[in-house]
Amino acid sequence: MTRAASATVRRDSDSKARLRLWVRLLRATRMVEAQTRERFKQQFNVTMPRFDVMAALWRAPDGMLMSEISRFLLVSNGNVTGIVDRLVADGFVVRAQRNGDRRTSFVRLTARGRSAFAAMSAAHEGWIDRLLGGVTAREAEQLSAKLKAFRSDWESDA
Amino acid sequence: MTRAASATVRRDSDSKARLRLWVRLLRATRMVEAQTRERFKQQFNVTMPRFDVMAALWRAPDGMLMSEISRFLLVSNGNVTGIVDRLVADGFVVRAQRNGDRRTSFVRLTARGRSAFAAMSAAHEGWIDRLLGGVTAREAEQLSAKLKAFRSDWESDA
DNA sequence: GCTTAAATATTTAAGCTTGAAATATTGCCT
DNA sequence: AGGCAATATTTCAAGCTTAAATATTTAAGC
Repeated sequence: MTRAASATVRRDSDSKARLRLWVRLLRATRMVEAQTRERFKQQFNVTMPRFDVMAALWRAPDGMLMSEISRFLLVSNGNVTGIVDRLVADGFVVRAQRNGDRRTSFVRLTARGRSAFAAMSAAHEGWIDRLLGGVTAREAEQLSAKLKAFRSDWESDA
Repeated sequence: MTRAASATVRRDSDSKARLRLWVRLLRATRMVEAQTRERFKQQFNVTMPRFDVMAALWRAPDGMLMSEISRFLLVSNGNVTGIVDRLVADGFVVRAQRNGDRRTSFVRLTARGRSAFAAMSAAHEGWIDRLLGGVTAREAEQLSAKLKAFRSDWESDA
């Protein structure tokens, strides 16, 4: 139980407040996810994981390694393999070799993938704007800043 | 395009701020989920969905209908069927009849399920307390309140 | 050059998730 | 009673997800 001796004093009520926050965070996230998943399916016949991969590739015109995609999206390597397989079948991305290294496979959007993503992305931004409409732009910026700092604490903690 | 005529004026920069907030919210949620999933697996050999169902049942000593569980957790009916099947196999919950209505099936925790959940739940609260340690209790309460109001906006919008 | 270790990607098994279709039961209406 | 809509759950196919195991290739040490 050496862990109980933390740098900061932890009160039980604090713990409860954080737990309540986490529960609300999770519920809010799931509601937005459910809404966007449904719209993606209905309007573009695409899943969120495929959109996420396309969004990552959009930012990297020269392409990304499979491992770069999984690191960026916080999902496992094996996961990305399947999603990219389906995106290839859709004609939205291609795999290519690079650097003469035959382990790696560079993935990038096709022309069709780029134009499809542009349309989806615009629609997506509109959905989020309406779904988070209860939050003012100013609040959104404050919350973003707070969430950005979220990670640092336990990055080192193993 | 009748939807474009909204009650409030929407600026493009606001939309970007909300989108950024959403991306950060999703990333933060996924990081906490990944951390807790791993700990649940390592320390209790349980998955998060199973923990979630047990948490719902913990609040309802008399049991819940399958449909009540799925509504509460925001997941589909068919999903709950499989999770409860596995919890039954684990010996953590039981199904029973009720009201003489043979369509419904009431699910409740077993004694073993209750004691297992008590241990998991305490550990879980500690993990969250540390993972969200960068947020003060006061901030946590403010954010919770903000997120609570989240839903109402688009509940009616279909 | 040979051996070992590291890096990269895929495969596999188990489980989660959805939406739609199928099944079973109840209660209402005539 | 018979028919039929409403309710509750399960089944199913497709896809997502992880962790672990397996290749495959590259780089490093000697």
